[in-house]
Amino acid sequence: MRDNNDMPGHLARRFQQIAVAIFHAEVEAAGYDLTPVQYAALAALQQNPGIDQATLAGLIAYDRTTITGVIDRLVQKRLLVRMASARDRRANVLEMTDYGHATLEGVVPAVEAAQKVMLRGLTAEETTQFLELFRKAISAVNDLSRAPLKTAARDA
Amino acid sequence: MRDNNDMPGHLARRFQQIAVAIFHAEVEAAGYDLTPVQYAALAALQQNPGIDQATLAGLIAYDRTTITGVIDRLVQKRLLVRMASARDRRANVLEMTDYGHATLEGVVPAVEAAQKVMLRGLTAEETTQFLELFRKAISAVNDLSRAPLKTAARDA
DNA sequence: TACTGATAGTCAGTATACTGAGTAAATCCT
DNA sequence: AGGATTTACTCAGTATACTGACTATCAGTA
Repeated sequence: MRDNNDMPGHLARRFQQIAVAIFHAEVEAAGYDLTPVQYAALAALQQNPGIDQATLAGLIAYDRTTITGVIDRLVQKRLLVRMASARDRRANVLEMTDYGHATLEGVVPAVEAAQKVMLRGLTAEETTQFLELFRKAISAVNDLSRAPLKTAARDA
Repeated sequence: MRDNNDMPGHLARRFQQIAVAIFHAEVEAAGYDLTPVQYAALAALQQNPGIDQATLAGLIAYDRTTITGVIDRLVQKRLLVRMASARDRRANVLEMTDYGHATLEGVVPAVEAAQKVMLRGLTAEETTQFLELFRKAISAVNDLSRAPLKTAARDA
């Protein structure tokens, strides 16, 4: 029987688990209360203002049922607001608040620090290799999950 | 601002998410109902019979509160049983049932297939490299989560 | 032996992620 | 135009993972 340490699935789970812990520690130390998932949503929204929930979900590969809860909590923290779309009455357009922009800007150093910590075991060269292999492995299986990554469709 | 695809935390989350989906698909196709987490627990238990919950948790780096629920479900599926420890009245010794052994044996091919699928984007050489970098990165930060990996302490 | 601290397990609460189902609205297509 | 299909979102239910708190028990020590 193969050892757990030869199982990419197990290693991925373990690395992700530690990465989340590191993220929490750094962000909390910086005085913020934001999860990795909430941060990614906020960052994607800042780079793509005015998108709806489904588009945001596609940009960061979240399931549509997951994004609902994430947005609920971001709205509750007053980091963004849901607005009815003028073009599509099914859709919720998301807009960051000033507080949301300020929070995102303020938390960036902690997020950068967290990314450094989680790769502290690797040299710069290894880090480059690791991220490259990650991207390559992921792109080959992207369509196998319920929440595939999608590029932002330019507005029609 | 850095792109999500340069963030190891984000890539880890994404890869793990897809890995779980692949695992589910392969295992279900083989006629079994077992999550990745449940499989890892069962496999670790088979290689280390008669251990208690805390030891099992350490072997696969699960939190002690997480392992409780996982074991609950494995017990409910009659794959293993909880027994009072003779040496330590706080501890629950875990024993796999015959059905548990049979299930584990039967599901192995599907698990192996899943590991192959999740790395289908990488060559054999890249796969070796990827796993090596994973292990190296993880071992440098193992102690930063609430559930660090522990080697099985030989019984006193 | 009593005191202290550590350990095993559980529980309540919160946050991802998923399945599957359902509603409402938009789009496609003839 | 009108019916079929697709899409956007939500909800209920389940399974990881965590924090923090609690009980019971064990182990070390004065």
